[in-house]
Amino acid sequence: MSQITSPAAASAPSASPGQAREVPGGPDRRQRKKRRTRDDLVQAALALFEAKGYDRTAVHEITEAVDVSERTFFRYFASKEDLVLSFVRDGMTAFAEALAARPPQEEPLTATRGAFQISLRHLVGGTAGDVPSYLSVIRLIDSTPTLLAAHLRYIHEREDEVVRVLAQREGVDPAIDRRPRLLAAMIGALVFLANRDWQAGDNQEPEAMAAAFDGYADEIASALSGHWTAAR
Amino acid sequence: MSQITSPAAASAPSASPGQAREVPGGPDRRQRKKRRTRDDLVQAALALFEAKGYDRTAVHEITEAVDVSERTFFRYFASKEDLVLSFVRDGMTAFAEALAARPPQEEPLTATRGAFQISLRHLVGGTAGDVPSYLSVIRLIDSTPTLLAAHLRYIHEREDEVVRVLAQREGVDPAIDRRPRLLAAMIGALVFLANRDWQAGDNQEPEAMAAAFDGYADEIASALSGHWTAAR
DNA sequence: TGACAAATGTCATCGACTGACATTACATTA
DNA sequence: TAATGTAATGTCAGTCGATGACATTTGTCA
Repeated sequence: MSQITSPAAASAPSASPGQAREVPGGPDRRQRKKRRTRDDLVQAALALFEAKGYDRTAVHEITEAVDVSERTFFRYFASKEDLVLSFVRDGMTAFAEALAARPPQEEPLTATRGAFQISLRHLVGGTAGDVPSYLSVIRLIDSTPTLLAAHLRYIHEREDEVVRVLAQREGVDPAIDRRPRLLAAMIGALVFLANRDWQAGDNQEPEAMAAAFDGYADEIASALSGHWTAAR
Repeated sequence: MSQITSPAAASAPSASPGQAREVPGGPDRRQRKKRRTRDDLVQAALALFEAKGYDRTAVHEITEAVDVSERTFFRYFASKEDLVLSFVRDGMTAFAEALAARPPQEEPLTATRGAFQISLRHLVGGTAGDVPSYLSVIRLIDSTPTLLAAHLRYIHEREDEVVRVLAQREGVDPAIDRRPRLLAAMIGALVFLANRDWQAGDNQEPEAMAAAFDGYADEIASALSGHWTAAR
């Protein structure tokens, strides 16, 4: 196996040349099988987590449901947490890329907001992601301290990427200018808050999360200066 | 034992009435012993973490150094992480209290900055805390992914407290007004950044962290609006 | 001193993970 | 088609963190 942790490892089965007798795929059954067991593991895991809770579900229960050895699980995922976090990774990557691709004349915060909207669309058309399952994963993470910690750490790990992109966009040196780090940290907080609101609210559409994010972004200024007795 | 996880559990030994023959303490030798083993565990643990790294140090190594059973360790600390986080707890509590005690006419951000300064002083005169050991703990946390995750989660756990205090100070309802949550999240980010800068820098004085915090707080506005090509 | 309770020790067990090595399944090439 | 190399999986043993149950020690106080 090339590398643990890759969410979209398998490529689409390519049509084989010559006398193509078997439609479902070429001679690389390996890829298909790998893909298959990985998907099965994720499926089984989510179902069990949903039913019994994350930490009341043992890895061997997952692997028994799929009928592979426990060892195999850890060949696909670095840890139990890792399986869950794999859902989040795509979104983060999409955000970082979208941010880098944002027109340079946009101000940092503007670019950030735009990038976030884009990355949300990725959520819909994404590789493995239907929205409701992503939502349920977010809920799972948010309600499981272990996963919450892992998620926060992951966000933090990725922050440096954002710092670099922001600094580069604005042509400043992140080693001496604090603003990139500051904004990146705040973005992390915003994303987190938006996720929470979305997950706790009624509207399951991704647009609802976009709205939550924008709502927070709008209120930053008002939250940071003066007293709050005014608006709602 | 009353409860796991209490950082400053033991009370100062009270002078016993009657013929006080033994100066070092009254008849509550239990308290003293408890206090003693707890301190020993912390000491041994930090020394070993320092020497070998956090996750290359097994709990039984710590307990062997202190000569207690491994089980005892988990009667004092909920987990290995918990021992390390106990250092952070005091500071968080001090901050929350300082924030609540801040004069009501202060604006949220102003009060926050003031409370942070106060909580830093607690660090110096605090129950068990000399500055250099606190510093080394922060460094340890920052360089150990496991601990980093735990720390982030802990900060996040405590955020609700801050939200309540902020909301109450300003007389708004945190359930409908996003600003308390938003500011609390940003404070968390600021504290984290300040800790990092302090820990990475040369100046070991707590004032250096205060300066870092203020530096970030000052730049918030500038980081959130316009392009950055201007100041350093 | 005796009795009660707190602190500790001991033992068994679970669950996450890892390394080493054997086995199976696929792919490729002669 | 058979031989062969390699990727994927299985098996096994072991470490480490953590927890429950129960026995034992050790202060405390009447």
